[in-house]
Amino acid sequence: MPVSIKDIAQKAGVSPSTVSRALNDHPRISQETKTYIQNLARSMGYIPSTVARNLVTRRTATIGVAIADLTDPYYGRLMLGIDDAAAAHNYQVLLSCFYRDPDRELALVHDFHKRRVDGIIVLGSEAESAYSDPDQNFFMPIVLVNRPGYRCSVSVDRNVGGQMVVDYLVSLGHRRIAFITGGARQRIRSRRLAGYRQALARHHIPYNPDLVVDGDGEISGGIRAANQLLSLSPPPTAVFCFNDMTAIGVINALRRQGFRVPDDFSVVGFDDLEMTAYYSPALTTVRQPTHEVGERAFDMLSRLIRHQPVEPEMLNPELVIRASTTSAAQPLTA
Amino acid sequence: MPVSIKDIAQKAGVSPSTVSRALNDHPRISQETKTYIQNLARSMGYIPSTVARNLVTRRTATIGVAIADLTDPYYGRLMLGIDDAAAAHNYQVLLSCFYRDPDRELALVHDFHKRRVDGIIVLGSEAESAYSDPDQNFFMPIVLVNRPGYRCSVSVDRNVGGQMVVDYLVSLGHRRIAFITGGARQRIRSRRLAGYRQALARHHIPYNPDLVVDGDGEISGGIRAANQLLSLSPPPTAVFCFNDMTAIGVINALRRQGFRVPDDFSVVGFDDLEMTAYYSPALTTVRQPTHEVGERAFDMLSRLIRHQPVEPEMLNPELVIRASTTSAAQPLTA
DNA sequence: TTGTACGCGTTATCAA
DNA sequence: TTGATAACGCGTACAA
Repeated sequence: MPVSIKDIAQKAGVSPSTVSRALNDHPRISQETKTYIQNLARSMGYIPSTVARNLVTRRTATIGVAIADLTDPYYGRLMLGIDDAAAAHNYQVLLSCFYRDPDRELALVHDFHKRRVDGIIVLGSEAESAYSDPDQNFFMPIVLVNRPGYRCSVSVDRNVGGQMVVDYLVSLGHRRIAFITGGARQRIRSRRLAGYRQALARHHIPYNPDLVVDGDGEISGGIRAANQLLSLSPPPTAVFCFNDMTAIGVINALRRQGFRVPDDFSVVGFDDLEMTAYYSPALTTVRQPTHEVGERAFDMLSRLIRHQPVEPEMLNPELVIRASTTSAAQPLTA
Repeated sequence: MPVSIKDIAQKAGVSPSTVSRALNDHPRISQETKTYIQNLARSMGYIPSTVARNLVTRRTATIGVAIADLTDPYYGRLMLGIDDAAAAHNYQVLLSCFYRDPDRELALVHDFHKRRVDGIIVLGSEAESAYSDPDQNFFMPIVLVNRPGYRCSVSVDRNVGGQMVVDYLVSLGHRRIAFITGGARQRIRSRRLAGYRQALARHHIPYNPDLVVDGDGEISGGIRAANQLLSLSPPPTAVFCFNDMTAIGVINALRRQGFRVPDDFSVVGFDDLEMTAYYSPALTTVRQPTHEVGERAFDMLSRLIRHQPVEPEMLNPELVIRASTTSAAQPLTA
């Protein structure tokens, strides 16, 4: 049973409110009693109860962050940005993971509501549409990351990222460029895929649905997808992957079949995970300003909490050319 | 302003306690009013306040997890185990990261206290000794992961892991085996290092301090350490790394100097990150029962919360032999 | 089966 | 500068 403000008051022979004032550096209190109470509190091992405090102040100085996947380092880096910004504003962060499951995501957001956090950030939402649904009774600010359709969102322009990749591969002479998605569910809303298609159109390369196959954002999905692409005749000469993990799966599958990267196939990832720069071959990929996205997401949420107006934000990615891509081989029929 | 139990009571023409009972499936209440109230609550968009509830029940059904580094996938996998077990017991998890900083770690644990969580798990503690210090006023159960010196801990036996690695390398004919630590701070308490030394002694190989250099648990540290080892004459023939990230840095540094792995140097990691199985060469490493460690940590905490006795637990790691290790080259003087 | 009254630990308002 | 008193939203013993 922790010691409370009353215990201290009793021992000090003052009223609980005096103790409260002393502990909160209240202006109207004598320096003498203030330091006395503070020392007494420390010696008694007093630890204030945020739960009681939150009840009466009606705010928690806490934001909830719902994260799609904890094992993906990409989200870890996003968290860093959020956490830095939050710490700078004296906010605490409540982190939970919903394992890419939309039901668990909404359950989590609901739990944040019950906890009365001051606001919520969702990373990698699988239930985007729910946040615009008035029936859901979301009565607190919510910012989504990388869901540009939502009005309070901070995103990286993956459409542009997709275009950059295709432009680059085309400039290397590739025309049969495959795309591996992050899963059947993502496929519909995929900005990367949209960018891929737009760039193809710009280069007058017809869109071939056979070249678009589903992965799952993980290594295993990349392996499956690569094998599927290899069964095509003719197979692609370049593969644009949903993310770096997928790309690693792809490269492994290709190698296992005796192919070389980039000699036989060019492979491009997305995210620029630290590790993939040290992969062999070092991965050509798309870097996102991950830390900045996190910071901006917090800043937007902070404005929302203070009832200030916000607008959706969109940051630009950057192509990082390394060793997993090279010029397309001359066609045999040439 | 969220709707409260009183609002519902007023609208329903009953007392607040009746509403409370209806919402909590209390036994003594008529089925009729119960469903009536429940529907009314839903239609009014009622979201119970856990903060108020926690205040009166004096428990939060929440555990705090302090994690050393969010970008390290190893900790992500530990979290999975904890989260699974916690969910199965209807506990919520509060996650926060202390960035390997002991001060931030203790600040975080202190904050958990203020939040009145029911218990705490620390992953990768940097302030182990504080938890045995009576002055710190830790009045709630705390479980440490991988800190076998603490009485409430769940650990993988890294000493045995270190011995397994050395035994294996010696069996391949290596005798100049380097060890790269996870940082100067870790070095003192490193179980891996202790195991490394014990195994060397068993094989009558004298301990050479020059062969033990500091990394930082990240890729960059591995690169620095490898360069340091290359400056030795003669250099080692095998390198045992604190973790897989370090090993990747080492392999890259060696390659950059024109060496081949495993032909010129054998390299062993630790952790068995998913990605390193797909690295080139596939990494020989030590697998830990990560998910089980997480589950057991929660179970131990759960017993602690219920005032049941606990004992420190120690799980065994497993050597995973892949392609980054091979027989030692014959000495030139042979 | 339901209502009344109180308490959880804290802050805020008003008097003194 | 300090002390009563009320309130935050909810659970519960007791009474009705």
